[in-house]
Amino acid sequence: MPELPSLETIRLGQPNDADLLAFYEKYGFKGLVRSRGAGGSDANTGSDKAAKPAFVPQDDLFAEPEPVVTVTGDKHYETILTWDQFDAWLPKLEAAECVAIDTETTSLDAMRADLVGISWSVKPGEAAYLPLRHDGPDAPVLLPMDEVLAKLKPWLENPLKLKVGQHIKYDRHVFANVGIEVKGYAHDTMLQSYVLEVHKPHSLTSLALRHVGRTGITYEDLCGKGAHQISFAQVDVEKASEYSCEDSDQCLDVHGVLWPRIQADAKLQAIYDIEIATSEALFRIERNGVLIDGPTLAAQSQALGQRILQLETEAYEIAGQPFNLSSPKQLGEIFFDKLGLPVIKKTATGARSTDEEVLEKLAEDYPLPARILEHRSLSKLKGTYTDKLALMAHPRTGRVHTHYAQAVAVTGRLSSNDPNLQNIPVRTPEGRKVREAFVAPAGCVIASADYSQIELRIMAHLSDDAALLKAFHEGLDVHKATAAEVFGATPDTVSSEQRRYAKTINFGLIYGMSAFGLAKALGIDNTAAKNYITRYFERFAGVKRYMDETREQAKAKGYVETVFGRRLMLPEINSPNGPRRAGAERAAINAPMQGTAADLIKLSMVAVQKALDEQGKATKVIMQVHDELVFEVPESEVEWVRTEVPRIMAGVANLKVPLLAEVGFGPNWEQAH
DNA sequence: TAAGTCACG
DNA sequence: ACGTACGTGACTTAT
Repeated sequence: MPELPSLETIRLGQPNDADLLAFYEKYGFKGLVRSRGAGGSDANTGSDKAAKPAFVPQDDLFAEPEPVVTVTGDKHYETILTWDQFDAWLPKLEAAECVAIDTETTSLDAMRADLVGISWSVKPGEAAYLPLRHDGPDAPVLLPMDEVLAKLKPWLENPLKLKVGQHIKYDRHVFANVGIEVKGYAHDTMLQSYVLEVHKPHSLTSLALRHVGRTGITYEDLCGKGAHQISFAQVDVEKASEYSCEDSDQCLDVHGVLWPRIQADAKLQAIYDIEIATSEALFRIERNGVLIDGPTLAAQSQALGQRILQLETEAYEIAGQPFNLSSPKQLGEIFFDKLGLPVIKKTATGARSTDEEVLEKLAEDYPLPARILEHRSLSKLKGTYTDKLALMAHPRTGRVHTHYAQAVAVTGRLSSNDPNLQNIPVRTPEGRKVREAFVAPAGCVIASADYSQIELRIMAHLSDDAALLKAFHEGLDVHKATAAEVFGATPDTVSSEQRRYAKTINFGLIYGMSAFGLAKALGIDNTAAKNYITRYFERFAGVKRYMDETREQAKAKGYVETVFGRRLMLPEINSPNGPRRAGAERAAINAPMQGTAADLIKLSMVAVQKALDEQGKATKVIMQVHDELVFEVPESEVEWVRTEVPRIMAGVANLKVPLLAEVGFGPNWEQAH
């Protein structure tokens, strides 16, 4: 059977080994991540980007005693090639308290991955590999895949037979691809690490080194690199066996260290329980996928393309020469050297910036920047969305299946990739049209349910601020209420501009604002911004107190936590480096709010899916966008979703303020909003 | 592979 | 004095 081209092959052309390794490391894809040298695997792969200095680990500040156990005893790894061997393992699997499982496949894209082999480990140092589809040059005769999977299936689907894996959502997909719905997945070492040490790497390689002092065969060792790289199915069975057994073995070993640490902390265990349940809910969402209307996007691409060409022509005319409008470097030369426009600001590396803010400013006095602005925004729409989304549809389902990364965002949020469905345009009318292509099949509609002002409600809860609590209890427009306090007006006399200011202030509070940041966002001077902040904190003294206490707690403990006890370590909170310390302080302010919101919607996803299952509904959850859940709803279930989903979402926690979720329906995502 | 830019909550 | 809103992912250009 010919191998399907992977999504990444289509997107990236021929991915080289470096691409793959970077991808695996970044997204924690299981089984294939390998360190690039002894001791080097725990370094932040993103180097120390200035954008997120708050989370660069500093081991000297956060040195914790790590239980490092080196396995010195014999390893017993077995390759299963006969029925006698296989039959001998089944009772051992049945009897084991918890079995580590690992799958080997042909692709890192879970929905498209073909199963090549399975390994398991029932106790550290002991593992077996069941090769299923090796077709390399000297591959031995393997047990027949269909028959052997049929015999394994009852155990895999038995919810009482507990399993542990590294990134189990991936393995769930792989097994689902061969018609097996795994039950009894109780543990995931990647999620254990995410809960215990969110700021550190979570690949199995990193965990094995960090927690049990073990290293193993690298993916490069096995498959080579670059153009010579081979598929896992081509790998020599004995080598593949050792590699895979090592993974299962290490996974069980790491589980033995991390799980007791989670059990020892009731709050972390509660967070871990949420993560395990969320992993399964995400598997369902990913598997459901979303239906994309290709012709609609193609028409949009066509229209965008024409306008982009027109803008290019106009730009060349004004500049007096053709140039690449997409090149910030060439644009800088045209702007600042040839046309003599003023330099507004520099980039992080000292180059003359041509970002949106600069172009907006320059557009007041010159004709070219407006063309560039429009060109940028339309190119973004075309290049990232209208040209790409339909290409991402799965060949068999015809739908787009994103991947939700559950162990990437340090605040506890999810992220979405390949494609990212969490940044589909919404803020401009032209951009919103992309959402018209997110459609429901015949007989269904799209529903969108989102939390209202979730982070401000959490701020009210955390700060216990009387005025903010009152505003939410009375169901007021919180931005208007904020404006009334800050501007000394009554809510009905608040102007739209005052409300806009208050809204920006509220956003600023959630982000740990400085006067400088607020001034920039509002386009006012620093002193004025400072005055607004002072006025705000006079009126909302509880918020002021909360902000101060959060900073103090962060400095004293080295971490902050969400309402539910999810922790974020802040290694730089006491750094002598002022800007880095300030960055950590802003993260300390933001993380409890963003993180609690993440906890709440995870609870919602799990609760909504449970209700759908228990009540036998056909409604599918198809996307999560931080404070929003999107559904594909049969017309007969619209009323159920209208009443039950917001009720469930509002009921997942009892905070000091009511939670509010609102739902809308439409033939597509745009109209459901 | 990095930098710049911009899409989202 | 210092750089400044928090958290992400994808695309393009240029090295």
